[in-house]
Amino acid sequence: MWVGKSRARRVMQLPIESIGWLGFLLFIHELLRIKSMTKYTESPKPALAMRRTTVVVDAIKTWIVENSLAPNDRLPGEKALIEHYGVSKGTIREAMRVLEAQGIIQTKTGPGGGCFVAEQNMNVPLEALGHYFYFHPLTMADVYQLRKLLEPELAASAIPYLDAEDIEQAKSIMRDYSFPAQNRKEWFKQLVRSIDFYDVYVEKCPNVLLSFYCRYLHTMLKELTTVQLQQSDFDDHLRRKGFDNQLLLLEAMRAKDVETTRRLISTHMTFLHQYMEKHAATLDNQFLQVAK
Amino acid sequence: MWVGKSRARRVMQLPIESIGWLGFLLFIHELLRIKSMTKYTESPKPALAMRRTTVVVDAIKTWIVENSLAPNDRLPGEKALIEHYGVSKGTIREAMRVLEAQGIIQTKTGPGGGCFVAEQNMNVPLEALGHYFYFHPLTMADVYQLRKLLEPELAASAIPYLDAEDIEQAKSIMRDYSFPAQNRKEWFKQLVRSIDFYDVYVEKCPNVLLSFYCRYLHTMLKELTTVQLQQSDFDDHLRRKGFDNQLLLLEAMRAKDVETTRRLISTHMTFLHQYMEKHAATLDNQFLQVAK
DNA sequence: GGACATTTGTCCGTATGTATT
DNA sequence: CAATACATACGGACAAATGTC
Repeated sequence: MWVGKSRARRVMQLPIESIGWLGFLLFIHELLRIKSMTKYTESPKPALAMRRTTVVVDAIKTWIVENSLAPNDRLPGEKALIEHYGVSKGTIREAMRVLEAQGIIQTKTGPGGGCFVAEQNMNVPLEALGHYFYFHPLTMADVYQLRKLLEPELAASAIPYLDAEDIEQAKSIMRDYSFPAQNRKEWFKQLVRSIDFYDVYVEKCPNVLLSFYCRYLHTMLKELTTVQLQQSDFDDHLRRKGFDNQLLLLEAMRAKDVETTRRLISTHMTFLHQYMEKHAATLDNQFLQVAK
Repeated sequence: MWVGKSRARRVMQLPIESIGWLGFLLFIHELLRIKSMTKYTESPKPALAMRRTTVVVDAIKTWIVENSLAPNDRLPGEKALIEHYGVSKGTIREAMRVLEAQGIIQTKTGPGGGCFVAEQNMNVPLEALGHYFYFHPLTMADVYQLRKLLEPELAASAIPYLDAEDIEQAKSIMRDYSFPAQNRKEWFKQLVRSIDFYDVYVEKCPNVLLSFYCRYLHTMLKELTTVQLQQSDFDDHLRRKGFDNQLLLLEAMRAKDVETTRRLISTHMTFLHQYMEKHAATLDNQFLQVAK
């Protein structure tokens, strides 16, 4: 389908390299099609204007699907895209920024550079949710209503896939809050750090969607939590209780004891929720910025 | 903070309109800051290059937060942004496309047009998830593992907020599959339509995150489901069972009977899951295109 | 409905930055 | 270090959309 005389090296599958007659006709046809789609979509409603940029974005996405490109596969360069779609450089560049913002492609400069299907990670979709929920602020109660439901299921699902290394990694994280904090700053840092514990087995859960849903909860809690410590001395109750619970949890998970795992997490989530409510913990109204 | 002599009409809150000395100095400072940030971020690691577009995007997002702009508030026009950030038109336009792809702004042409904080709806974040999960394909089992957990909670949470109108709307949807289908196409259309039923009370659930999570499940099922109907005659079992269950459900919800509601949904989700597995229903690997 | 003004959308030519060879 | 092949950035001309008079 791609007909520009691209000289892309590795992965570009150009079915037709020298295109000849028919190719040229198809090229013209495609070109006219895009030019015309510029004006109106085939939507039943009042026919919304469609930008060239949008048309190109959709076309490239379709192309990725049809050729089932995988991460790190290379797309044609700007030059080739310009020729193929018959649009200007600016339009192509805008389209690239959109695809990049959607987490579909990445660009690299220099020779051998260009556009590649993006290495997929959760950062982009996590931030996307962050953008939406900035305008629909969530409460701790909302987050914990979901944690109570999802965390036990997550842990239970992950159990069969946990190995000794995971347990070790979790323990290594726990070391960062294995001692009482000396000041508020450290106290808060420990609180945030203790959430990383749950991310260890997020990676191991076979249900990617469940993983993602939980991960978003964790990300919000880590990035947006604010605690008003009214009493001048922060207490050590939360840390100890969390630490002890996680120890028991690790034991249960290592023993592949699904029921105990579920129960431990479930009760701890309830405890955490109550603690957060009691200490008036809230979620900041900020755009979510996922730490790399 | 915004210093360009914008003539935006309504909502633009320009703290300083005629800026004077200090304003000018701050302006120069901001300008130089951006130009320099172009090269490297302050990241501890090998110092990744940061595009101007990215810098502008972040700056505008920060600005939106600091001035707590709300949907439909107007942003400065291209001209003003170009002057303020000291970058070219192309850069600004790329930034706009990114912000638009993130669902934060919308643009309109013509007089009174410009950039506005976007009217928030779930389409953008839903599609964002779609982009990610295109590369991490989900199974029916994944989706139903979550439906079993979330749908009962969703319905239970929504009960206090349901009114007669909602019940009526749900019933109106049910009319579309109140009769046996005549052919496969209609059978499938009814199946898809029956999911809209659950979207009625998605709107009413006070936990926006729970709503969103469920909504994504529904969207995937509606847009991506493929059913292999091996037997030449499709059966009416699924439709009847679903229809009857939804009738009972409406009754329980109207009666504010939380326990019955939970039980009805829970068992029906289990049934649906088994039915889908039995009929080898799968999720297409396509980019999710949310119907407007 | 027609002329006009305003604002985004598209295009192009050129120059610069960056990484590979 | 030079040449090369890419993306990135700039600025200004023109087109298209849309509200107002």
